[in-house]
This record gives sequence, structure tokens and C-alpha cells, in this order.
Amino acid sequence: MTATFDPKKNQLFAALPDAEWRRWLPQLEWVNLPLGMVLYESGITLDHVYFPTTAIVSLLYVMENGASAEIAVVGNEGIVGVSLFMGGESTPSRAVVQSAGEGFRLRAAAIKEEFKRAPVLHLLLRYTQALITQMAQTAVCNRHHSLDQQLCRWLLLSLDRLMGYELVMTQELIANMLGVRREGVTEAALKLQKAGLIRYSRGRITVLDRTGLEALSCECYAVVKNEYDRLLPARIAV
Amino acid sequence: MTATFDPKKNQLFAALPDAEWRRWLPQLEWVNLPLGMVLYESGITLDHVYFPTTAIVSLLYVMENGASAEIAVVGNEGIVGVSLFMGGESTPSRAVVQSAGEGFRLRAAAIKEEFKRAPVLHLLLRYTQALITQMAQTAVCNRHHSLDQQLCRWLLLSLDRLMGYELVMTQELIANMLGVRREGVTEAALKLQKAGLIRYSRGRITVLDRTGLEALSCECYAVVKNEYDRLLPARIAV
DNA sequence: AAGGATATGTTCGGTATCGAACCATATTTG
DNA sequence: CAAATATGGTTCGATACCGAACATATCCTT
Repeated sequence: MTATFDPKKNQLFAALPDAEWRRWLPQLEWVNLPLGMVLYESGITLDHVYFPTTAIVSLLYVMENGASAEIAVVGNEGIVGVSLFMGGESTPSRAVVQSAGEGFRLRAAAIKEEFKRAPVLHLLLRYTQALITQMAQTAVCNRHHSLDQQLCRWLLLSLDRLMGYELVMTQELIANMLGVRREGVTEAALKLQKAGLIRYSRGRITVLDRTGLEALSCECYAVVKNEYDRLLPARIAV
Repeated sequence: MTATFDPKKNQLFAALPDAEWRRWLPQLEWVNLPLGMVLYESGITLDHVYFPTTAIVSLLYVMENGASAEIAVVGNEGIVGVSLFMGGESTPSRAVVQSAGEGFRLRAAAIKEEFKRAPVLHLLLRYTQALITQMAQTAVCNRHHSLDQQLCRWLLLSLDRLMGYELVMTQELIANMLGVRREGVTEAALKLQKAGLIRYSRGRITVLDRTGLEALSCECYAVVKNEYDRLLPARIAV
């Protein structure tokens, strides 16, 4: 059980030099991140940044009419709440736990303090640039690619942020993330299942053939993955 | 003529404290930015950052099959090449001049040097966060809104980055930016013209009724504009 | 003035996704 | 155990956008 309390499961923590790390550790607060928990709300000033270890968090924009679209996904490779050190304190998006798990958090004042130190700054900005790429590619994918392709991309991005080959996630939830109808996800998922790439039932999806998914996915997945690998070389290869 | 050489037409320069500004000025190089000029290419290490004054630059992703989609637009409110100080040195996107004009540029080494100084850092990061919002909203818009709405948003965003109410831009070019067919832009533009909101002919678009455009646009325009205003309060109100 | 190039308008059939309604099964709750 | 709920599957017509082909109009060059 104590292993789950290891902050270094977050790859940014893992990449910190030892001296830096010792300064951070006492300020970290362990947090449980149950499905659906809202880490921050559109326009609200954040008071913590979150470092997921086993959870996945979706950054999504919720429209006036209630429809939503995911603009990025954050797992143990990253941070939820970059606007705190970017200087804006808030953003128009909402952060929701998409896959239950755990993580750590740091008070706003503490992260801002840390940010002023050059070595850490460098790391955090490189991560933020990777996040920017993910958002940009989400825009492209939404414009040009089929729902089938987008589902593959989404599954792969989620998989990269978890260990193992199973995700706990209903089709309804996926539809919210992708900003499409649930029925559309059902049809796309059926195709993948019939092709033997995944198996699923009532909120549990098992990926059987990762390579097959990558082949069916659009280029967007690879672009994002390559950029994360390039910008954050110390991260655990997936 | 000398007025066009005023770097302070770029709002980030304008927002600099005088002491900072005096250090920057001698390093700035004036550049002409003709339509179609490529400021940087996907994956290529940048050697300058650009500060448009009268030009508009599109950040777009070009897919393997050649199709493209704009992920953000940068005018005199911002910077082209944030990856230089974010630490990545390059990005998967391409920067192309969308509306001819002028600007200034700074060598990579110089911007990195400046970035280490705290006051400037703050400004640049706040701008970058605004840019992130624009990208995120582009993703949302691509997912949820009609071509008509997107055209309105695009016209308004471009207008905000120019003076006056005219843009020099063919429908073909707009189609490339939005990642749709030229015919689709023609139909949408016709509707706007028939509604008396714009008038155009062979690459010149005149906006007749800005408020009308805002009414027809989706919420995405307002979200982006509000966020720029919030994060960069010193910028010229439009 | 003629001819070519550029920009815009129109049409038609095809397709992916939508919106809505409904059903079937599995799981949870009382 | 029965009822309620959650999840996934199916169908149908509507629609927005695509791909392609072609027509028209304006500007530029010579």
C-alpha cells in the first residue's frame, strides 16, 4: 500500500534533481482522485496544482449549452493546473478525473515559489509545450479525422497514461470526451471489437492489439507521442 | 514611413517597462512579412522569434496528406515562436503569414537571454497562456460549431489583429485555414454577404456589421477574446 | 482587345454524423 | 427476488459537409 504513495510515479517528479526534490517532498499532499472529481472549474482561481500518479484527468471545455469537448488529457506524465505558473491563475476549461486513481498536490503559493527557480522552470515549461502540442493536435483531429480514428487516438493516449491494457470507462463518458454522441462511440467501438483490437463490457475496456490500434489511428497520436518523448526524454517509455 | 518601423505597435513591446525596453530595442531587426512567407517549419529548430506589428501569422498543422488546419492566429498582440522560450526549440506546426505586413524579430539566443529575467518572463508566459486558450477553443469549435459560425469567429479574430475593417484574403486561403473546402467557405460567405454583414470581392473582405458577426459567431470567439483581455490587460482594446 | 489566370458561384451525389426513439441485457438496489 | 438503473445495441430520417465537375466573373498581361 505504501507504494501507491510514491510521488515519483509522476514522471515530472521522477525527473527532478535530488536537491530540488528534497525541497518539494515535504510540501506534497497525497490526494485520492475518484472518477468525476472536478479539480478545477472554468474561470475559478486555482489553489493547487495536481500531479497525477495513477489517475487520468481530462481538461475539457463545457459549452454554454452543456455539451463538452476534451482539449487534453493529463496522466502521470504531467500536471493539472499549468495556468498557475503560466501566470493566469485560471483558465476557461474544467479539469475532471477521467480514470480514478491517486496523485499529489501542491499549494498555489508553493508551486509559484518553486517556479522561480531556474532548473524546475525549464522542466515545467517543456511539459507545458508538450501539452500545447496535444491541444493543437486535438484541434486538427477534430477537424479532419473520422470518429473511428479519433477513438483509436483517444484509447492510445489514455493507455499511455496508465499501466496495463485495461481502462475503466463507459462509452457514454468517452462520447463526452470526444464531443460526439454515445451511439457514435458504440458503432466505432463495435468495429474495433469485431476487428479483434479491443474487448469491452459495461465500462471496462481491454486493449488486445495495441499495434492494430496504432495502425488504425490517425497520425495525430504519433505526433503527440513523439513530441512528449522529445520534450520529456526522462519519461518512462510506453 | 518611419511610423511603420515602430516596434511598439506590437502590444507586448508596448507593455514592456522602459528599462527592459531599452535593452531589447538594439537587438530588434525589422522584417517585411509578405503573404505566404513561412516563418518556421514543422520540426525545424527556430532561430528567431517574430513580433508582428501589421502582419497576421497563422500557426497551422499540415497533415501527411497535405491538408491543413489552423490551430492559432497571431497578430500584433503576440509572438510567433513561443517554443523557443518554452524550451522545445521547435514544434510540429508551421507558421505562415496570412495577412501581409511587417514585424520585428529577435535572434533565438537573445530571447532566451531576456527570458531569464523575471519581469519579461511573466509577460511572455501570460501571453502563452492566452495562446493556449485560443488553441483549446479552436479544438472545441472544430468539434461543435457550423462552418458559418466558424467563419464568423475567424473573421473576428483576424479583425482584432488588424486595424480597420478590411482583410485581404481569398476564400481559398480561408478554406485552408479552417480546414474545409473552398466551396463551403463560398456558401458561408454568401450567407454573410446576403445578411449584409460583410462585402467582398476577389480577395478583399470588408466587414460592414461587426456586431452582427459577433451575434452569429459561436461563443468561442468571446471566450478567446475575454481571455486575451484578461491575461494581457495592457493591450489595445478592440 | 484578346487571352489567360484568378476568384467566386452552382450543382449533384455520397457519406459521416446527428437527433431521436426504442430495445436488450447486465448490474445494483430495495 | 423484483424493481430500478446503467450500459450498450439498433434503427430511421435529417443534415452538414465532402469530392468533383463545371460555370461565371473579374483582373492582369500582352
